[in-house]
Amino acid sequence: MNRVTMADVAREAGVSLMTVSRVINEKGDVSDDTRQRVLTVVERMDYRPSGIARSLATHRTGTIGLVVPDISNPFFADVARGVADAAYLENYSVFLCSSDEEPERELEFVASLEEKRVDGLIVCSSRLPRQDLTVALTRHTNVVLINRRANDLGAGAVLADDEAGARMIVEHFVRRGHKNIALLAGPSASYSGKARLSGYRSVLETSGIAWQPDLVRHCAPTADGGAEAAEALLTKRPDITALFCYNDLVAVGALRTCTSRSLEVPARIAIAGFDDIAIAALVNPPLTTCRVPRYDIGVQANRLLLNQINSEPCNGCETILPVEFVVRASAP
Amino acid sequence: MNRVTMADVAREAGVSLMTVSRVINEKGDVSDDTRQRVLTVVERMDYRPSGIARSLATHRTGTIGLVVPDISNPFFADVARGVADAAYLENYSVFLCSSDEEPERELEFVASLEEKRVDGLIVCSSRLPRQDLTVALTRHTNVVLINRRANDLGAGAVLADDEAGARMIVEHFVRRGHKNIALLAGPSASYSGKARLSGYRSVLETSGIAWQPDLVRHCAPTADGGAEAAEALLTKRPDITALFCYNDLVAVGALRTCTSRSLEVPARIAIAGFDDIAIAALVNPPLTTCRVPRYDIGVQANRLLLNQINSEPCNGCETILPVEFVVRASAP
DNA sequence: TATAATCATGTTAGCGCTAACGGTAGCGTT
DNA sequence: AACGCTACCGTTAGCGCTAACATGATTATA
Repeated sequence: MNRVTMADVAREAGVSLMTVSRVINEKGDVSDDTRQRVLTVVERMDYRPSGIARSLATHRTGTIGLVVPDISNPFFADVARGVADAAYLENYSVFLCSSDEEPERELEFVASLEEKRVDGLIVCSSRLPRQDLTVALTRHTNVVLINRRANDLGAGAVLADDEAGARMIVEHFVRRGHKNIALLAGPSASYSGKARLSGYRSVLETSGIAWQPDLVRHCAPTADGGAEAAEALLTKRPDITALFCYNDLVAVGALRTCTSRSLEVPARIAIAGFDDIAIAALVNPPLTTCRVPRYDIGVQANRLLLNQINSEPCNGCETILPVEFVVRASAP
Repeated sequence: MNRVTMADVAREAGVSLMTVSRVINEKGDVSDDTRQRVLTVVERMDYRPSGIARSLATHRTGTIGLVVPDISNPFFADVARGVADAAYLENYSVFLCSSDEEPERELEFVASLEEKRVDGLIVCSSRLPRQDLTVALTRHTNVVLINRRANDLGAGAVLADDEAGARMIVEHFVRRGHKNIALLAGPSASYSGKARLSGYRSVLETSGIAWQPDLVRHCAPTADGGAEAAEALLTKRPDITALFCYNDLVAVGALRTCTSRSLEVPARIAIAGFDDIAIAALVNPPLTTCRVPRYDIGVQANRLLLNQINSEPCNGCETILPVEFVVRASAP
């Protein structure tokens, strides 16, 4: 595999290395005449510059890292598409890191991305404890977090307005006369989980409904996690009439549990999810939920990151994207 | 951002560059004593080797490219997870390229990945015409195609047994007494589409059912594509009693059309999908379909690719993965 | 007409690492 | 004592490119 190098092109075109470099990068003055000559040779020899060598010389790689818990989860797949599309438009390449929800693997990815010398890093719904995150991230100059606050560490952040979304849903339940409103709260380490819990509590409070700890249960953010948790919840508190789920997958699981227990939805128990992934509209009954602009989250995260890379300000700046309440048959 | 380099470590540890290199790469003889000394300095100075510089010297990057039509499509998301997980285990990083079904973008990705000097390339369900594909791929030494035959170009290939799957589904229809069996065939350029069409035709033939061209319609591989095509199909041929859809998304679209036309599924018309993505079991009625081992496809593709990279043989070799027929309520 | 300001190119010195080879000391072998 | 072998470590020469400066030729400016 004897690749054509810039030196080959230079020799063939009878010019110096720098002239070829200038033509390739469209940077600096080159006469139309020479440019044409060089380009012809480039074409004829099928020359492709080595990004590796360029990166070594320029200290830029034109790559970013994207760390997600699970790329096969439709939520993160959509975010990834947003990031990938936006990166493509700016001629950046994206390293995909799917951590399988394992914090340890997340750490390894962050380290590996450092060796790859990515220009920046987008970390989605990090499962890492704050301490580890900080250590990991101080090694990268440009970082954007998704679904997690930046606070002290000078990273950017893109968030959905989880608390507002949770409030809309629980308010809807209250308006319909529900009193025993339960919450399947997702992973306890999840930032969104906390925000949604907080929205849930705040509505109960302002509505004068007492806070009952055994109406809240954490669970894995999957259909199976939701099914199990709903089972446990409903066994302990059969008087529940409304169930707010951490996300649509959890809600799908809860739905399954209700079906197997012959609890009619929504007649006997109303169910709401979160995110409005494609599945939400397709299950039976279709899910009342809160639409999170996943693709936009990805796009915005990329935008924030590229701003950082081009050293436009933004230290610890946040972008909070609005969510949209969607009523369907599972909680009319 | 003045990074610590290997030279810094060497100076600090009082050894030569090569000794540090040997320690870092665990390659060559170094006394336990020196190794410890170097490692201590590495630790203290927080040294991270530059993959870029290493790549320039070794002509290997430890990266592969993954080109998919749309990462937010659950099929490709699962494949991507398989690739990513397998790559992780072998310490490879993955460039994610989501081409948005645009052949032109696919070409740009292939070119860009060449500049990035990836060690290999996995191209999933390429939308490129054969000619372009060949040109694009001859520039890469190591290539694996997913859902597309390799034939002449010396690339590896991983395929699901689409034709067998299609046969199982159509045979099921025939067994249930259906005569007017329609096919929503997906994109006409799709390899899987052709294979499924071929399975469909072969069963009709052996069952003595006449081939009727107006029972077959191509469509976009999405729910919307399926809904539209089903609408057109059913308008023209209201006598259809069974509908075999290119994939589950298309089937979901067809289901929607049937609902809006008050055609009961499966009583009035039976519907089957393909792939068995998560949605398939969750829609109403749940879809009869054919399970494609998406994650495994990704894993196998990665395995084939790494074999190529390590120059173990395999020129034009294929891996065909079996599929599994799944009966659910949409076509009992 | 001398001077500066452009333009168009070339030269030099790396970027941070490793392959390939070279050297040295210490040991055993005959 | 001479030789070879092995373990250990260093030196050299790049990998393919660009930043920064240098050069010469041309043109504008006073």
